Amino acid sequence: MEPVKPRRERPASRAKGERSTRERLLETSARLFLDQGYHATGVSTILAEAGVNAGSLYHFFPGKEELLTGVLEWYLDQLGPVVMAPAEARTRDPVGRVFALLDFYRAWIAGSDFGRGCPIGNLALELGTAYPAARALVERNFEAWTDAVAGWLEEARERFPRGTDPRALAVFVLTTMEGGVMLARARRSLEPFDAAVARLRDYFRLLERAAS
Amino acid sequence: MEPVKPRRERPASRAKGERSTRERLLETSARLFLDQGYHATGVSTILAEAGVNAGSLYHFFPGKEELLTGVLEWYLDQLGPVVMAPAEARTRDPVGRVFALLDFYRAWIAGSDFGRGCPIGNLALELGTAYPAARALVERNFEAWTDAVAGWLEEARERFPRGTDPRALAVFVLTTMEGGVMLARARRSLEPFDAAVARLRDYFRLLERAAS
Amino acid sequence: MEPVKPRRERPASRAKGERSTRERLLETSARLFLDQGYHATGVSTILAEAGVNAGSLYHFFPGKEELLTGVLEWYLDQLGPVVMAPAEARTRDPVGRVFALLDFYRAWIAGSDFGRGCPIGNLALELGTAYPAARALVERNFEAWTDAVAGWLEEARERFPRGTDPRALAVFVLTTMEGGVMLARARRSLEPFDAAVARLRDYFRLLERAAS
Amino acid sequence: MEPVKPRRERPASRAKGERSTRERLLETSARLFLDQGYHATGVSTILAEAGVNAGSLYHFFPGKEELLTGVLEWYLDQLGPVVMAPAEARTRDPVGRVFALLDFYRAWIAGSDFGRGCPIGNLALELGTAYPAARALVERNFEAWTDAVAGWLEEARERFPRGTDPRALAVFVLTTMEGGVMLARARRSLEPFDAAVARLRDYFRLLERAAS
DNA sequence: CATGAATGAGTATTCATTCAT
DNA sequence: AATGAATGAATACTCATTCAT
Repeated sequence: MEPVKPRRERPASRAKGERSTRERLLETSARLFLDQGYHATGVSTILAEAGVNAGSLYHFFPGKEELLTGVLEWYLDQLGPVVMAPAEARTRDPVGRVFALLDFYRAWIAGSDFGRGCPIGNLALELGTAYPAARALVERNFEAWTDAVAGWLEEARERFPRGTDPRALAVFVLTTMEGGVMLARARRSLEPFDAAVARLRDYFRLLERAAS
Repeated sequence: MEPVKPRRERPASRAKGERSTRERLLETSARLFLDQGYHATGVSTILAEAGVNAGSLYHFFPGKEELLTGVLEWYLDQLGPVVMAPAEARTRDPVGRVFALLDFYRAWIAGSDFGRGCPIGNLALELGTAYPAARALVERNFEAWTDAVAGWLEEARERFPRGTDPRALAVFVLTTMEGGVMLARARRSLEPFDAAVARLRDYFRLLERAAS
Repeated sequence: MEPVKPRRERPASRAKGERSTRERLLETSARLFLDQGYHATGVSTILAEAGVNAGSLYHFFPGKEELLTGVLEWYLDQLGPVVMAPAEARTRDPVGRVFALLDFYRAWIAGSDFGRGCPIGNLALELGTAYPAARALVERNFEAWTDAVAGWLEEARERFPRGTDPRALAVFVLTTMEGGVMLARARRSLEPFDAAVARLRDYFRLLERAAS
Repeated sequence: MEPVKPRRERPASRAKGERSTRERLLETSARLFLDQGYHATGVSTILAEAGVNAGSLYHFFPGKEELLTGVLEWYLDQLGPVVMAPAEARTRDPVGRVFALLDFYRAWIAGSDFGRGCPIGNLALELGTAYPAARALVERNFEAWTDAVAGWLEEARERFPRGTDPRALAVFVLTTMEGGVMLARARRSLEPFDAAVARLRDYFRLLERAAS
């Protein structure tokens, strides 16, 4: 029997905490795309901020567009552990989780002085239908988000009026979040986000009352 | 309150139907910014599609950024006559007007095979806080939109539970519209838009029932 | 009646002898492509040697490839006045003209210390079939060359054996010239060129003898 | 005369039919240089098509230029066995061998849909005098070619008029071949090649007649 | 010998803007 | 106002080569 190769993740020697070139490129791109948008971010800026030189980028990615899709894939991977898990950890109550999730986004926009919005929403609007591969990944991110929330609402099914569709409700939560984040960023204020979320909470309250 | 500047129609002699150079620049810019975004649209493309040459653009506008603010001012001018007026013409019922307005956006996105979103929302997300003049105009567009809808809801005040804030409700309508348009564009489908609007309609129904 | 516009060739003010930007680009490109080949010539070198800056090149030409086709068109224009006319001026004898033409190429390669070959032949071999537009122009240059020589030989028809095809003979003159120029450049010597031309001259002598 | 270096077949253990890394690099380079030219061929393309990685290339060759000279040496090695031998095998008649050789080139260009020319001629024109080492090898290839043909014609000496120089005649055969291949490639047709070869054959016929 | 990441100067081209006419 | 050439920094990307493992 052949001895199993130790299967190291690429490079043999990297100090603990250091990030590989590829990872640094993705993280830096993600941050810059979020701050400035895709088109406003020059490859040379990514290179400078990641401390990578031009040739290396193209060793790992065919071009800027694949950096974009790489970032969107990375967001998809992070959605569960980074976005949904904390909301699930906060409470067992399905509806509580929905508003914990919205709280996560509230903290996110507040924490950057309104400089950033929803990474997916930003790219969704900036790129439109012009980059099919990116659009497909945007769609998958939205799907995964909706699936997770719909899953929670499914559990709370009997608390809503008969015939209430948990998935449609999840979509409504998503539109509220995206619209709220957009307005908060434009107005540089949490007020519109809070107003929208409060109305959504009111809706859930009325739904639960109507069910009983 | 600022006095409205008496917008003069520039040159005296122009054949009926012809558009001035300035107007052609604004219209073309508006279309291209909507289709592709601000950064993805090159000045040379605007020039070519408007049939204007470089020197002329800079005669009318100091630079590309003023083209952007010009477009946003133009949207602000159009909001009343082009967006709100049709909804008001459709029905006298305030809540009916809200959903007529949402119908207007539904038709707008359907009519372009999902190629375009909300012009203001797109620019809001793409530009973030990087262009203060533009951001201020985005904000004024959102304000004017919210004001108009809040005005309608004010009229219907007694149909909602005591203490319901018409402006907060208007913000909620706006977040639903923006979120719905975003998802429709990303998914290339009216389904998420329709789902969100249906939930909003349900909320209004529950509100009206709760009021009585 | 409208007064006829003076139809100036582009720019109003240019000192006598000065060349337009477009002309400078074509001349510089022609020279560099001849010295180094198409691929070995960088756009930045053309720019520097022509004293033109990047933007201006792309104002006149869509790209490097159109610079190439521009050069080939320019050669086609020059073929009559610069290449054929001197040979025709030298003698009225058709066969004499053929060898006057070959003498022109002899002087051309000798005059550059073997640094340059036939501009068309060089590009023909370097580009092969990869650039269809350029290849078509190479072909037209060869056609025009062959036509001119065939025209001369036509006049001398009765000096050759019955059935001798003047065009095939012209092609043979061209292959001899191109092959001779190639060998002269590779060997850095006129010897192979002279040897080939001497054999060709011998062939013509034998043809004329065989006719009588 | 230089002693021939005893070219060792490098490593002892290689499965029959497998090619060494070095051989794969040379073959791939030869093919790509022929198809696209030297400058248009990127080292990374050679690497990819040969299935070799960057470090290995530079283990065998100091740089791209030595790949070029390696290819030209390889052509020189092949000239006898691959190019001349078949013509010699076809017939014992010296003049017959000349036209058998030209037939070999005819088949060569026809067999590639005019995509390739004479490997040596292509490089001769593309590189000019810029790469001394390569130019010297181009020259040696042409010399060897001419020597071989001159050797045949030497044997047929008494069939030509007294004083006919076999070497000059061999050069003429070479210019006809190179010119013919060039025109065939440019015109994407065998017609000019055939026309030139037919004239050359006619010349040989007249020479032989004049001798008797 | 092989691997593949790293290097950074170089490529062709586009950008928004300015200028002289 | 209009024209279109000029400007030159910036764009995304490729090049041949080197290096550590």
